[in-house]
Amino acid sequence: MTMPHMSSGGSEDFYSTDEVKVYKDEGNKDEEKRSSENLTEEKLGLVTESEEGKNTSLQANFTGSDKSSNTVSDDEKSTSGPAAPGHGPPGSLGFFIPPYASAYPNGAAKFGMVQPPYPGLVMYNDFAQPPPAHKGYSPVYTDPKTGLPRPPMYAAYPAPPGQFSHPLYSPEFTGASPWHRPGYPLTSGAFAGSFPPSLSSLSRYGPPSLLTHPGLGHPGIPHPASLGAVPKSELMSPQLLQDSHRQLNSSSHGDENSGCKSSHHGGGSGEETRKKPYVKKPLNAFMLFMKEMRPKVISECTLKESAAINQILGRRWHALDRSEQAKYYEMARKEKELHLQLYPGWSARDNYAAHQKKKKRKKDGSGGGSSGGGSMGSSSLSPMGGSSSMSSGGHLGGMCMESDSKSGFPFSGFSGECPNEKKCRARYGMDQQSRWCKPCRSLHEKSDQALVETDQKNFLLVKTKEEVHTL
DNA sequence: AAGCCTTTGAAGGAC
DNA sequence: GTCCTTCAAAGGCTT
Repeated sequence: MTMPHMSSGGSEDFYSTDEVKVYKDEGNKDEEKRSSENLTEEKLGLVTESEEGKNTSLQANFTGSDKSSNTVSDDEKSTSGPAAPGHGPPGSLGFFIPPYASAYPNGAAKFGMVQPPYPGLVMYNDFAQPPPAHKGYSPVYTDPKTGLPRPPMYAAYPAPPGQFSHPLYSPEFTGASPWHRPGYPLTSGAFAGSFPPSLSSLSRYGPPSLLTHPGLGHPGIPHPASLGAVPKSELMSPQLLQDSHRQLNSSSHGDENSGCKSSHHGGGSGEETRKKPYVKKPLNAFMLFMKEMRPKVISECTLKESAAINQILGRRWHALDRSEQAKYYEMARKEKELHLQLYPGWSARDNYAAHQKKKKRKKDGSGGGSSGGGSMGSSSLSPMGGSSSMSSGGHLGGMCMESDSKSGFPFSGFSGECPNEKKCRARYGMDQQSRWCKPCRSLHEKSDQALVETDQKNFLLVKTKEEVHTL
C-alpha cells in the first residue's frame, strides 16, 4: 500500500513535516484496553500537545527539542508498536501503518475478534485484512450470530435490470443518504440503529426512479430528488437512466452540476455535457466521515471555511477509534459496490478529463511543477508539502480553536501580525515563497531569521556551556 | 466566475 | 510493485 504521506526524512524543517500522519500508526496498540473514548481524548490531547509544541517552536523558541516527536514517542511506547522504518527523527511516529494496516492485519486478534467494529455490522472473517474498499470481498455477508446471510444494508436501490440482486438492495434497508439528501429522513431498521444516523443509508447514486423501490418502507417520504435540490448528475445513471435523465433534464439540462462546483467540468462542449451525465466518484471513508462530521465541527467551532474544517476533520479522523473508522470504511465499501452496480462501466478515469483544463492551468500557474510534488500533486507525497504549517502548525489538533476572523483559519497566534501568512504558505508552499504576498513573505523571512538566530544563539549557548564545563 | 485551499482514500496510469 | 496524479465534499477566500 502506498504511503503517500511519508515524511521526507529527518531533515525537514521543524514545521514542515506532516505531523498529522502521526496518528496513522496508532494501530499497533496490542495492549490497548482503554475505552475508545478515553483513547480518543488522549489522542486528541496528543495531537494538540504535539502541535502546540510546534507552535511554540515556531515562536522563535526553537531549541531543537521536538516536542511533537516526544509526544509521539510516548505514544509509541504505549503502543509498543515498532518504530516506523525510515522515519526520520527518532520518535517521529509511524504513520507508516495506515489505520487498517494496523487495525486489521496484525490486529485481527485484538480488533476483529474482540468485538465487531460496530454493532450491527458483521464481523467479516477477512477483517484480518485491510478492508478498504478496493480490496473488496464477497457482497454476501454472514451474520455471525445466526449464520444466515447478513441482512442487506441498503434498500434504496434496486438491482439494475439484468443484474443480480445485490444484498444491498434488500427491502430491509431504506432511506437515502442524508449526506446528499438532507431532507430525506432516515428511519429504519437495524442498520439505522447501528450506524450513526447519517451512516444508516446510502447513497448518492440513487436515481429517483430507482429509489422508489418496492421494498422501500417509506413510500410517503418525499425523495429529495423530487425536491429538486439534488444535482441531477448524481442521480442519473448513464447506462440505465439516460432516458429518464433526459426527461428530468429537459428543462434544466445545462445545470447538471449545479449542486457542486467541483464537479463542474469546464471541459467538453455543452452538448456533450448534456448527454453525458457526470458520474462522481464514490466517496471514500474519510469523505463519508467528513460529510457526517462537518456540521458538527462547524457548529462546535463556528468555522465555516472548509479548508480549516477539513484540517480539524483530518485530526479527528486520526483520533477516531479503529472501530469507528471501520464504520466508514465499511460504508465506503458499500458505496463503492453500489456505485459499481449503478455504473458498471464507469471508471474514475472518466472524470479526469473533465478537470484536465483546470489542473493544467493550475500547473502552468505554479511555475511548471510538471512532475511530482507539484501543485496539487503534492498531496500525494505530503499533502502539506512545504506548506505544512497549516496542518502541522498545531492550530487545530482535532479541537476547536479560535479562528482568524479574516482568513477563517484556525489561528493560534503564529505571528500575531499577519494571519494570512499561513494562507500564503498554505496556498503556495514553502518552496514557492516567491508567490507569497509581500507582507507574508517579509514576515516569514523575519520570523525565519528570528528562528535561525535563536537557534544559533542556543547553539552558541550550549557550545559555550560545554566549553566552560570542559575548562 | 473560476479556481484555490485542505483533508484522506481510492483508482488508474506510468515506469 | 512503487510512484504519481486526479478526484471525491465543502464553503470561504483569492484572482
